[in-house]
Amino acid sequence: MHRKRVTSKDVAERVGVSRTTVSLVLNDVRGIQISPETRQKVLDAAKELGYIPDATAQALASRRTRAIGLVLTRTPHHIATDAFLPKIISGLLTTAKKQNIRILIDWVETEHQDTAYFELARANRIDGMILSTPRLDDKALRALESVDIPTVLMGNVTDSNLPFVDVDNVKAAEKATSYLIGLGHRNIACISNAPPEYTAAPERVEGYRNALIKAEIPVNENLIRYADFDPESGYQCMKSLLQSGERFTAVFVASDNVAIGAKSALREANLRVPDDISLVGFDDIPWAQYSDPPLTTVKLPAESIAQSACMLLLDLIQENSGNKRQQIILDTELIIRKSCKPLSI
Amino acid sequence: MHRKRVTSKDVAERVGVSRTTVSLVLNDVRGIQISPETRQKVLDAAKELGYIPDATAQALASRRTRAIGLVLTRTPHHIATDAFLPKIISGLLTTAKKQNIRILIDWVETEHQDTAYFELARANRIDGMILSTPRLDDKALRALESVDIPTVLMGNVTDSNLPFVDVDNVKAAEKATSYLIGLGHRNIACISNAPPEYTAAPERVEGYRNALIKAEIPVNENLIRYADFDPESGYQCMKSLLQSGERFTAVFVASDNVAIGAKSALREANLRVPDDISLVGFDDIPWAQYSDPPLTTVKLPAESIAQSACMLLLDLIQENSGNKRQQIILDTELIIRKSCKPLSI
DNA sequence: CTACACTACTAACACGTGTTACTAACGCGT
DNA sequence: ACGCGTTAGTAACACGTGTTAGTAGTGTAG
Repeated sequence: MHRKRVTSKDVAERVGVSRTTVSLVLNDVRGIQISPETRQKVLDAAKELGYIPDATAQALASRRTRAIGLVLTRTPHHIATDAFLPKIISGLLTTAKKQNIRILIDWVETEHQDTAYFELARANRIDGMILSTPRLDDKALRALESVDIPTVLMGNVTDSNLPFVDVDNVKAAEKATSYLIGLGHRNIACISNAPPEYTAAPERVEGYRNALIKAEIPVNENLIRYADFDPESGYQCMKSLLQSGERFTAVFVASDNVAIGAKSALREANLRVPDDISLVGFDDIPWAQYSDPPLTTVKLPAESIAQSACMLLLDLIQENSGNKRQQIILDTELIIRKSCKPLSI
Repeated sequence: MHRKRVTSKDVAERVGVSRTTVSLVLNDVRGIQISPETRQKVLDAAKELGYIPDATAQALASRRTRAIGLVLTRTPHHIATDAFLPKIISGLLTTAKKQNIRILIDWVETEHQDTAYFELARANRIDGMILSTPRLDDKALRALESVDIPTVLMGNVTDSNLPFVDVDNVKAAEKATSYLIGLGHRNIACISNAPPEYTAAPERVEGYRNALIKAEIPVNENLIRYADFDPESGYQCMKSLLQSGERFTAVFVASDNVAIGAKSALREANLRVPDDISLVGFDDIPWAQYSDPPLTTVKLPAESIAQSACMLLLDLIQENSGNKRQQIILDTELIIRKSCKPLSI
């Protein structure tokens, strides 16, 4: 019992004009002459009939889908446990909706990177894409740059000219570590957010190093661990630190999500935060302020990141703005809560 | 420097057959006769030229977009703080990808419900949609049922015949509350996950009531609160309970996300979990097991929910399976961790 | 009266695919 | 030689829109 679809032809017949006129009016094409009366009649008829243009036909004719892709380059498990994702999606949705753009979400497995990235775009499913925390091998990276698909990275990639939105990870990590140093800590461990292949991870470790060096504290490589996004990996890293026999009174964990697991390992070892160990996180996920104790952390402006990435991408799509190298670095902020304590000797 | 798009016409010319043949081969249309040699030649040429069919053209011609919508009916803020969303998305992505289906994500504001739901589908952007934790007023509900857009609800709605996937909220809540009773608690408070308009909320409260009644414990209405999805609301509810002057030794919180906030209110009041207050949650978000203490909670099978919803929707789309009333109820499981303690008199 | 600009439209093609109705060629039994 | 079924494929239309080139009709200056 399908109700017949209302097409622009129906609207045209109702008013007694051509389909072209209907299209011109509804798309508000500039520099074209349509009498005000006709224009109004078309608008009325369209509303009356409940005309909704067919998006696929529009896309086919105009070469614009009005959809962008959010492409996640992680395993399903990492997506499921990504505490940051809801914020990104929320920011993206609100920004895109204002421009009447839809969001298609997809994920690619690391093995199929080289081809998978393009299928969406080459099939004209989307006008452009946002890659979230990308990890790109050289092949995929070069392929991505050579094909002209508007692409914006969330988080940057070394040796890439692609436009991106990111924060200054080095500086942010340095700030967090310096805060711990300022409290008197000298034996400070570091658990990074992800494996070193993900650009942000080594950057944050570098910031940690810089802070130590500036304070003339020797860097102890045995106090550095690389986690793998989720709490479980944080738990493992902290356990490994505890078992190493190295001494430390504070830890900079470059991801709140990882810090959650790290803290649970501390608890298992009967170490209290902040009394025995001070903890600084990174990201400021919604649950950071409610953890026990509330987690001192570096706030990543998730909404701004998503919004900027979206706007940047839309610019790219609309203007095809040549070789104007576009990269946006956003500010971070150290949010001081209660997971750190001055070192008492 | 646009590389010219490779169309099926190019493939056809390369092989020296008609475009129809190419289409028949690539879509593997059954009951049609194509010689094995030609078939192979077409496949080879398509691969060689890197032919990727244009999704918009396919959609226009076939009336199938091969995309489904995940529609969130909440405010951006609630999306940003939804700890359950990543799991849903992850489950949906993996299930849909197997069928080569894409996922379009959108959200509707409550005010524009009646029309907004259909824009996506009426514009042929998607073949069907999944509504997540819907709250529907009568108007939107009836409109939704009358228009033939394949729709599956995640979480059910009273007085609706729409297919849905859900858990038995009443039974699950009863199980959780009974567990507390079994530990000797008699003064048990309840903080529900959401305002009563969202069906799951009153259902979970009902389960809580049932458990008390079965144990012949009088229900104290002053011990019941309705939160609003996020930790902040849980914090406020718990504060309200504490200030009410009512006595309680345990709380059933019908959402882990809300429980996070509730626990932080307890901490502020210098009450320890589980020594002073026992706590049971609901959902088993990834962070529940890492909280301090690890949270006893009712596990919602997120992946299964997403998967079932996806499969159900795809069935609906493909077969248009008449008025076969389809609803799936999945099992929950009480995960006992360390946030509860027997009541010591 | 003619040339020309301007207004208010429309006819016709393009986008790239799916699909139905049709055909040419061929083998085979009589 | 003829009829007929089968094989292997094609021509042509449909999907619903955007867009360019063009065209009647009207006013207006020379």
